Amino acid sequence: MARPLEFDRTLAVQKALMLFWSRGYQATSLSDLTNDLQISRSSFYAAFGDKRGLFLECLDQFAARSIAILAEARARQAPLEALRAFFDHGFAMSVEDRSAWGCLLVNTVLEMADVDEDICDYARRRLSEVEDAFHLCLKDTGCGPEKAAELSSFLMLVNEGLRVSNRRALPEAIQRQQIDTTFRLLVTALA
Amino acid sequence: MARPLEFDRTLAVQKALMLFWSRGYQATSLSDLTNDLQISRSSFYAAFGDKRGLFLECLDQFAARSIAILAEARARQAPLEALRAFFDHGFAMSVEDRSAWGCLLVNTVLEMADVDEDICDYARRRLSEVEDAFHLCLKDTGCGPEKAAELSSFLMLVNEGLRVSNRRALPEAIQRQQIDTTFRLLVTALA
DNA sequence: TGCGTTGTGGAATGCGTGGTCCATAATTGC
DNA sequence: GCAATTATGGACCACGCATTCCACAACGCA
Repeated sequence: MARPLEFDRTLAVQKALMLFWSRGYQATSLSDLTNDLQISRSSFYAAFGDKRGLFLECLDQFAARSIAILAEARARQAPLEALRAFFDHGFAMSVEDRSAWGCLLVNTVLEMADVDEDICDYARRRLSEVEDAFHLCLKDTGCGPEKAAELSSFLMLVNEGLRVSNRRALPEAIQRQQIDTTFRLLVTALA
Repeated sequence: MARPLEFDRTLAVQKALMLFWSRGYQATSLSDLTNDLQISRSSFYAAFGDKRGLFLECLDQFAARSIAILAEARARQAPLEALRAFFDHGFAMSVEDRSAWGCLLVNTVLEMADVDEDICDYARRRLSEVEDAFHLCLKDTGCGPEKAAELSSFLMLVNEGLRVSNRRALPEAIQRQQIDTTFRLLVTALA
């Protein structure tokens, strides 16, 4: 009925996600976005509302993808192996494309706390959803409910730490070892 | 010989540290700083060079303080207890003044990676110094050198995770439990 | 072909930023 | 009190930012 969009919206969101993931919210300017997405300013505002809106959309996307990765692993493997696969995945990906961006949700919580409470809370909530996925997975191992709660909290702690290590650009061997250590200890805690 | 400074430099650095710690580098504007330090713009530039220079000075200060906290605990206690005291300290402080700011070095690494490589590397190096302090402490427990290396890396991982949990404003009980879990597992790893 | 509708490019806007500059104030040594 | 020196307040600057706006381009439908 009228002129059609000249770009793929979901692809554009993915590109924006990469930018925000790499540089964070504040350091990603509108020019960065419009250049990278190959979109004019007006199209940008027509499609996404504003920078903040697009960012929240990216947070959603990132959280959903994280949970999906764990779910897919769980469909194929035992709970502990699935969790391990989740950690390995984040690490392997960062090696593949030589990017050490950690976790967008963790990055955002640290960057936006005391800067923009709304954005920060949004990221916090998404992070809790991921933690819930850990919790469900651990309950499947058959350990007691309060043990599952304790260890999922611990696992999220480690996840956060790993994402920081990743952004610290620590040698691959060290990061790998940290995952090994964690799961070795986790197994003893479950026994 | 001339007009004297009207403010306490080291006190000003401390105030600036608090601001940067709370809001991060980018979100702390020069106006924020001059307001909070009660200093005019010219005095600011005369005393600190520029915003970036003051920030690096704050990173130094923060790292030095962290290492000092561990050293003081070590002077009074056995290595494992000292490490535990270090973790408890960071947590207790955040409860006292109701601020959940995590660790300035961790915050900075996440905020400035892919934004300002120099600042980021500076923070990374300071973080490594803290990790070295962990390492020395663990060697004192009498475990083998490669085990000390593995566990200090793991301990830094947990430290990073805790600082993120802190910024996530997780309930105190959860944070406390995370520390408990960590040290319970650490003891089994050392045995 | 022409009309209605919707997307697009680019100029324009107002604001906050980090940083500079200079006239003036405060101090010490003479 | 006077000269030399250093700190201070505040105006000032250029720039980059997110956002808005409008004339125009591209399409569907008749």
